[in-house]
Amino acid sequence: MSLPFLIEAQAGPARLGRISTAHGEVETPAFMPVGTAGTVKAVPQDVLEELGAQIILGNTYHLYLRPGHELVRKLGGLHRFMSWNRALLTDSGGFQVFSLSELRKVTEDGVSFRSHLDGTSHLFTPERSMEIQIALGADIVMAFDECTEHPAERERARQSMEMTLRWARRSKEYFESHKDECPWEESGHRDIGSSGHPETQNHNHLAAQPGAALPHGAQNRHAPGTPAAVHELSSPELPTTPALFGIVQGGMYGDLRRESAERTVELDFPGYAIGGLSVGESREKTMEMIANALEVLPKDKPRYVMGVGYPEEIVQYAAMGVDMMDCVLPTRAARHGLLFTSEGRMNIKNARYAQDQQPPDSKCGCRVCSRYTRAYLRHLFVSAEPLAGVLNTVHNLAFYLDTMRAVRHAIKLGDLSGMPSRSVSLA
RNA sequence: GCACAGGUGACCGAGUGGUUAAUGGUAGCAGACUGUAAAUCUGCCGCUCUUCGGAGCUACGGAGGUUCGAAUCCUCCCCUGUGCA
Repeated sequence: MSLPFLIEAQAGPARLGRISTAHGEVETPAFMPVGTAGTVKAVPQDVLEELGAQIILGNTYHLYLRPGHELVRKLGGLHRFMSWNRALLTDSGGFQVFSLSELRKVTEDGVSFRSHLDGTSHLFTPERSMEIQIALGADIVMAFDECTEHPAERERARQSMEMTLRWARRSKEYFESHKDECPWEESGHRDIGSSGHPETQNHNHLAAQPGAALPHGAQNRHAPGTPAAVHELSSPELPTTPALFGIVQGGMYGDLRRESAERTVELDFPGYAIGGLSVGESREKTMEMIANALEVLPKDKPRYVMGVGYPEEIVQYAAMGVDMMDCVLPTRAARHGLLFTSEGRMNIKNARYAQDQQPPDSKCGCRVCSRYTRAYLRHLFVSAEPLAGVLNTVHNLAFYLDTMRAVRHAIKLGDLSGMPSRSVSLA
């Protein structure tokens, strides 16, 4: 029922924490790479482990359409299906209500979609979303919400928020009576491979050396040298079912955000998300909305801002007391040639890198930066080689995950002032 | 040598008397990307200026010609491909 969340240190409003899932621990503040269709695009699972990803996302809508949630359930759930035995979180499909605006119709009951794959019609309701997510079997599932569009009039934002609250109640009701149907094995949910070894956390993500071969095979999914089960002893009793998070909406109105948070908290979830942000508003407005929600959300539960952000933004949000974030930016931008580095943003396709023999980021220790040059990465990108997307994504995720690691370290030391949270510019 | 078919901006390739600095691709240059309908999308892409509204110049193998007007029609020349000798 509960999702153990231990706060180990604080620095102002920022918290260093640990979420214990049935599929390993998640150190917070955490950045969660997005793996919409059962894959973090371009990155193999063992590399994600090496990078230190402790939790990744999957998406209800996409996995429902293909390969189908019943198939995933039949094959043992999403963890087993995608060979990922660390934590998973599935989004509810609520965001597709927003992003597939041309292909959907929203009613009180739910949302009817036209599949972007073949045009067939589908109805998503809170109950249906829960059913699908339980079949997928993520550790954390999200309430079915409506991501309010921007800009939205106050009355429209209120109505949308109210519907999200009604949907949250329905989500919870269905979830509570069906959560035991998730496809986890009795106890073997912690072991996808055949070896029988319990999942261990890999805190040795920077150990990759230039030229080191990727570990492969189920028995060899952990980087060499990983201390075994370092947190086993301190782990509280692990969850036996997924946990459902509620989602705060309220458009760009601070009072609606607070009201949404209050009323979502009344429904009592083991964690809370703040949704509907980064939809076109200014960064100041984003922070204002987050701050309003955080004021109300319980401090002893994980708080998750959905769909953010740039590196300096996630640092700032963590400093404000956010525990979890996810964003397609590092993965998508990587496939489009944009690298995030300690020097800022680098468009690797630019002609000025054609003969540049430096690594993408001289301060980064990732397997890409320790082995390849900008000139080579540019060549790969310009040549449309698949490896370009792979290497760019690996670096960007390393940068994001390292950034979060540095944030956690700073919180532990009680001082976030050294973090590179450059003031966010208005565009 | 003869007969066909051709020669268009970096490349491929439309256009076959005027609204054509010239459709499309590719290559090139730059930009965007925030719970993924995204390995996608957008802009620029002859030269020189510009108060960014535009202005001027040079261009469709070469040289002439017809015409108010030619990448488009005519003549000669050069070159390429294919076929026949």
